[in-house]
Amino acid sequence: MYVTLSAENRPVPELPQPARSVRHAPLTRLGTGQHLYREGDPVERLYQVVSGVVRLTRMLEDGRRQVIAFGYPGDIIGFPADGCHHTDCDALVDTTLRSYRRAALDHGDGDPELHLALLQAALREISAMQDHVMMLGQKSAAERVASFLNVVTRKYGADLGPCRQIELPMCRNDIADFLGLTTETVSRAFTSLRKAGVIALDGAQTITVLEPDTLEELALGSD
Amino acid sequence: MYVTLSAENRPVPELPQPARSVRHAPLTRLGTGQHLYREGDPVERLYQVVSGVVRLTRMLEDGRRQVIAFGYPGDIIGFPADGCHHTDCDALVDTTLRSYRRAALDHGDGDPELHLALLQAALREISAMQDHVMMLGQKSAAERVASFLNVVTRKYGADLGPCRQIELPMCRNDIADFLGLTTETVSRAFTSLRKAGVIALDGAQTITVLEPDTLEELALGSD
DNA sequence: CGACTCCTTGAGCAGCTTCAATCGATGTGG
DNA sequence: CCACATCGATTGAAGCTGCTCAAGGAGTCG
Repeated sequence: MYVTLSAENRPVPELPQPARSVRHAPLTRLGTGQHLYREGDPVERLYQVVSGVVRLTRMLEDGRRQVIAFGYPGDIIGFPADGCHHTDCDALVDTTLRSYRRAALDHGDGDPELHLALLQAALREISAMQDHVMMLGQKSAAERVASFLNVVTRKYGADLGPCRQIELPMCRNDIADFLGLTTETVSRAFTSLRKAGVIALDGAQTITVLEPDTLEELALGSD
Repeated sequence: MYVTLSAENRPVPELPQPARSVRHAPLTRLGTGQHLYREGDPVERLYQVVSGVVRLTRMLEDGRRQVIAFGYPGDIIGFPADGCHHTDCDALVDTTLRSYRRAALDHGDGDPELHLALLQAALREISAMQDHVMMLGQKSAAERVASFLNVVTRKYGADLGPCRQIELPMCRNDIADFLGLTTETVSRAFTSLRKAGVIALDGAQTITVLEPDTLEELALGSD
């Protein structure tokens, strides 16, 4: 998932139309917690999440971890830089992925349609990462949490009339590492939103956004 | 410039070999402060910085600004996402750029060599943005400033035997907005490095790294 | 020389983290 | 079926990092 600041400006990116050859693209299954690849691995294939959710992470030597992105259905992951992966990728829940040969990105591999779709995905990823940079560099803890919930519920949540609901597959710690915060700060922000009546919590994972517009305002940091 | 955490692992990205057709790529000149494009503009061309330095920025409604990257010679800038620019780009000093038609990225435009070079640049940019995310999400102010100086001096500085020297074209405020800090905090970090004997300052813009290895350790956050 | 801009430095404060304890849900064994 | 262990989430209290506000210094340009 690429939690962007400008999610509201763009349509939900639908699954790129499977190109003709895509029907032949093999599926990969990943159990909860299983790794798809690790930082430093050579890139042989790209993947599109079909179902489930994956987590892309990077580590520092001393153990600090950054969650770079969450991969939701439709997202393309595994772009190489200098031929190898620069994140770890593992599954938050049982996940199915469609895999493509790296050559499909590099030179089309006989399928210009797929080639273009992968290229577009890479370009969108640049923009998504820039959104993330903007968020981490400029936004407060409350704004980051609101941004995260705003995007994830709008893109992947269920429409309940005035409300939106979603089941979060990641724990507070994952959200914290995604937002550059601590678990405690994320938790406090959730509580604060709940007490303000903007969201409701049913257990820790199920979020109902009672006031989507308020949430969006908070996300944008309008005072 | 894409100040990465892992700059030391990679060779300085040389100017991609000008493909045959590149000789015909037109040059653009940009005076100090001039804009090359703005957020929302449709992308017609991509650019490679030939000389000078540009600044890529994004704004929030309330005026908060994030410097996404500094574009140094060799860097490719202007990648489209959904057909338009998602940053502003302006010149920190007089700058020359080589421009390419967007079609060269999209489908090669009759030059597969150039097509591949642009694609590789886009993929490296994803990785660079991830480095930036890691830095903003996990590193302290001192580590960020050390990372910035470490990368910029190693990639673009002059080799003075044991030392490295560089003239910074950007002001403290630009660095602050790049690192997600305030001008004051950046200034204090510079002073602290100077007092520790790691760097020397000759005026505000000229930095000499007296102890490159110490600087790198500080950048990586090894305690 | 004076005006302007940018950089530096200081003091106080706020926001987020750290450390620690409790709560709550889930699962296991008696 | 219930007691208990475990793990993640929440809450509280205290501390530190980085921000805000303010003043002074340094370099630049008319």
